[in-house]
Amino acid sequence: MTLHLYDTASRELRLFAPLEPGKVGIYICGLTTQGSPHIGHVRFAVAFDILRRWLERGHGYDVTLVRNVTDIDDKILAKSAEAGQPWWAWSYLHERETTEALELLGVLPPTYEPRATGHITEQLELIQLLIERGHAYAAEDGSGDVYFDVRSWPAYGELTRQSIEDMEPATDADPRGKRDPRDFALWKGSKSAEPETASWPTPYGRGRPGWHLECSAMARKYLGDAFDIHGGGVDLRFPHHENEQAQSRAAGLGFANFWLHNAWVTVKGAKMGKSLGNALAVLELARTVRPLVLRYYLGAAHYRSTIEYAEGSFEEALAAVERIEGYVARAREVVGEPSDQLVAQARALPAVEAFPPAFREALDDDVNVPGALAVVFGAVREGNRAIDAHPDSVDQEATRRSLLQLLAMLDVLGVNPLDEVWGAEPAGSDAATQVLAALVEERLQARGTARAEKNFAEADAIRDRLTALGVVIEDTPSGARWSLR
RNA sequence: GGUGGCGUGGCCGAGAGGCGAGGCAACGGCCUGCAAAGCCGUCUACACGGGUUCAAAUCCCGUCGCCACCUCCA
Repeated sequence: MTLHLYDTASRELRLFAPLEPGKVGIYICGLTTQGSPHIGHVRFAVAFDILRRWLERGHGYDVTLVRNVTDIDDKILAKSAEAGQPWWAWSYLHERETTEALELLGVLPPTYEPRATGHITEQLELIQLLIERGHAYAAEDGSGDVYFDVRSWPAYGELTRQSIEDMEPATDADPRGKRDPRDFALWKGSKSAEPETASWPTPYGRGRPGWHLECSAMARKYLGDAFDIHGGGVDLRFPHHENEQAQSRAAGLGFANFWLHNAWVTVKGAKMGKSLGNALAVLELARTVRPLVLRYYLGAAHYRSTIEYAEGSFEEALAAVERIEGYVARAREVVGEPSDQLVAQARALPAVEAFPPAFREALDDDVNVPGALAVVFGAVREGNRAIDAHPDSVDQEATRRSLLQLLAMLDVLGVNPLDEVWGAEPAGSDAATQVLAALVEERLQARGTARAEKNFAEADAIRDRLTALGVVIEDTPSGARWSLR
C-alpha cells in the first residue's frame, strides 16, 4: 500500500498520499489538435492510463482525471490558415482523430476534457488576480498582450531548476511590450491577420489565450487550487509546466503536488515528428498492426524510458501478445466460460486477490510496468505448466483462479485480450462467422479422418491450405484448435 | 553557456552494492506422424579508465559517445 512516484520537481521517488483521503485528482496535458496523432503523441495517454487504472484498481482511489484540449494556439491558427480552413474546424477535426486513436488503444476516457476556448472567463479571472497581486501586467505597447512578470516571482524556474540569468534569451520571440525577454504571454492580443473568431473581448482589448494559462485555469476549476498529480511529456517541463506552476502559485494556488513526465518515442535516436518525416500515425498504423499490439508496445517500457522504435518492434510486441493470448485461450477452454463473464469476474476481484505481491510491488514502484509484465509472463508459464502436467485431468478451479488473476493484471495494464475494446471474438455470433466455423470444422474433420488413416499427405495438404487462408491449426489432446491469424 | 537524462547480452527492455527480471530471436532437448503451441535447457551482459569495498552493472572521480529542454513541441 505504499505507492512511490517519481516527482520531477523534487527529482526523487516520493511516497504518494492523496491530498484528500481516498481521492486523486490528475491533470494531464497532451492532446494535440494541430494535426493527426502519431504514436509518440499518444504515449502519454497510455502511460497515464496505466497509472490511473492502478490508482483505481490497485489502491481503490476515486480518480478524477482531467485531460485538457488546447484548441487554440499559434500553430493551430497558422496551420488552419495554410489549409484554408477555419481554425475551429481544424482543431476539432484533429481532436476527434486523437480521441479515435486513444479509444482504439483502449485508453479509458478521462473524467472530463475541457477546452481552452470554453474557459475564457476563468482565464481572465486568473489574469485579474495575477495583476492585482503584482505578477502580471498589460503590455504598454497597446498590443493587448498580458505578460507574466518573471522578475516578480523569485521562485520562477524552480520546477526545472533553472535560473533566469542562465536562460538563453528568446532570440526569435518578439519582445514587443515585455519588461523582460523571459516574460511569457498569459493573454495574446489579437493581430489584424488573425480571424475575428479567434479573439474574445477583455479589459485589455480583444485577444486569445496564451499557451499556458488555460491549464492553470482549468486545473483550478475542476481539481481545485491544489491537486495531486500533473502529468505530460518531458518536453513540456519547460516552458509549459514551469510557467503553469509560476502563474498558479503566484496567484496563491497550491497547484500540483506531484509532477510526472513521460519520455519520448524515438526513431534512430531522434524524436518522432511529422516534420521529421519519421512519424507513425496511429490511425494509419492500426490498419496493419492490431491495436492491442500497439497498446502493448507503447505501454511495455517504463514510462520514463525512451522507447526506441526499430524495424521489427511491432513483430516482437505481437509475439509477446500472442504468448499471453495463447495461454488465455488454453485456460478459457479448460474453464469454459464466456469471455465477458470472465472479464467481469476478474474486474470484481478484490485487489488483494487479484494482484500478486510482486506485481503490486512493481507497479507501486513508480509504475514499473516491465516488472509487472515479468510477473504476468511468470503466471503464463506457470499456467501452461499446470495444464501440461495433467492434460487429461486439469484442475478446473485452479485454472480458473489463475486465469482470473492474470486477466486482472492484464486489465490494469490495459492489455487484456478479452477486453471488449479489442473487438468481437473470432467465435462471434454473426452469421458469417458461424458459417466460417462450420466450414473450418468440416475441413478439420476431413483432416482428422485422413490422419486416422495415416494419410498424412492428405492431412497436411488440408492444413497447408487452411494456413494459406489465414486459419492457424494447432493439435491438442482434445482435438484440433483453429484461430484466425 | 544553463538544466535534465541516457549508454545493460544478437535485439527490445527492467534492476541499482552480494542473490542470472522479463520478452523476442537463435540453438539443443521433451512432446508431435510431421508441424504449431507449450515445457525444459543453452547463449552469464552492464560505454571506457581509475577509485571505495570482503564484494561494484549498481557508490565516487574522470573520460568518451548519444539525446532532450532553454518560450512551437507528447
